[in-house]
Amino acid sequence: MPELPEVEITRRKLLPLFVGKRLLQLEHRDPRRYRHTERVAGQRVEGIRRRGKFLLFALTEGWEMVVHLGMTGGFRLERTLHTRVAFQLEDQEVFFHDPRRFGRIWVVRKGDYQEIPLLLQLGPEPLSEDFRFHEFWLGLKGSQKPLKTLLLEQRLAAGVGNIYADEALFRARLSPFRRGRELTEAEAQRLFAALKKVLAEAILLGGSTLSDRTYQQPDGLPGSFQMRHAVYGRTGLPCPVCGTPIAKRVVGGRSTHFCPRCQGMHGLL
DNA sequence: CAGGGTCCCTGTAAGC
DNA sequence: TGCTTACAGGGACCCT
Repeated sequence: MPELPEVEITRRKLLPLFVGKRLLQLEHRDPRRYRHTERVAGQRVEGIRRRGKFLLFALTEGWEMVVHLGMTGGFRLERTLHTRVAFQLEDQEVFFHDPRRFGRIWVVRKGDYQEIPLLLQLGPEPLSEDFRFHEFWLGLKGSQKPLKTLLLEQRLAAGVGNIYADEALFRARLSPFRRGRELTEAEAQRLFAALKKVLAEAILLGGSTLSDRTYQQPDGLPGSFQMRHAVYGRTGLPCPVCGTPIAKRVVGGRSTHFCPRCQGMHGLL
């Protein structure tokens, strides 16, 4: 699933393809999912930023194109069976591939995100200076929700999804069922540090490509962070630290992988 | 506000 | 072998 690391790798790979180029048009057949795309016609791409899992393309004349990859979205240099949008640039075409169609595109006036409420409510970027322990700690203290749920909400930190939430909790030795309010300051510090570490490492390794190869970089290369997964997708396999079989439970409607020994028995009793 | 459930989608894997 | 069902999940939305 594209989460912060995968979206960041995507952004870096897209820079040379898009920046400085004129977007002639976006060709697609789904105005419900890809909104107001006619507005890009003739605009030049000035840059690409990332906020959480969103890609923000700055266009000339005050327009901005916002792309969310959803669960299976990604850019490709070749047309595929699941090409949903063709980006026609002045010198080549780039394709948006999205088998499950959870991806979305909006073209808005720069900074006007009223159509994209999640983008407006996004928490700080976990790899930036805006990510401060004090606020993170206050956010945890103010909630009775399970840690897994809190991490997926995009409020404590932007861009964390199912894989990196599970991996960060494992590294912090915290049960996904623990409630924010219950954490000690030392535990919160562990989670804060683990999030930064796991996301930064994943970027260095090009993100996670699962066995379904859902995530690929635009040039078709896979990431390799999946080799470092300690818990995600490893149900029943031994914990790399203690050998206990990794458990899986549903938390907040998402499958959640954890080591019952290293992360405590919460939720298993 | 919190927590739970459903829906959107479709490829893949598991079960019969 | 071939068909059916379950499952995966980011996020919106609805209900209690």
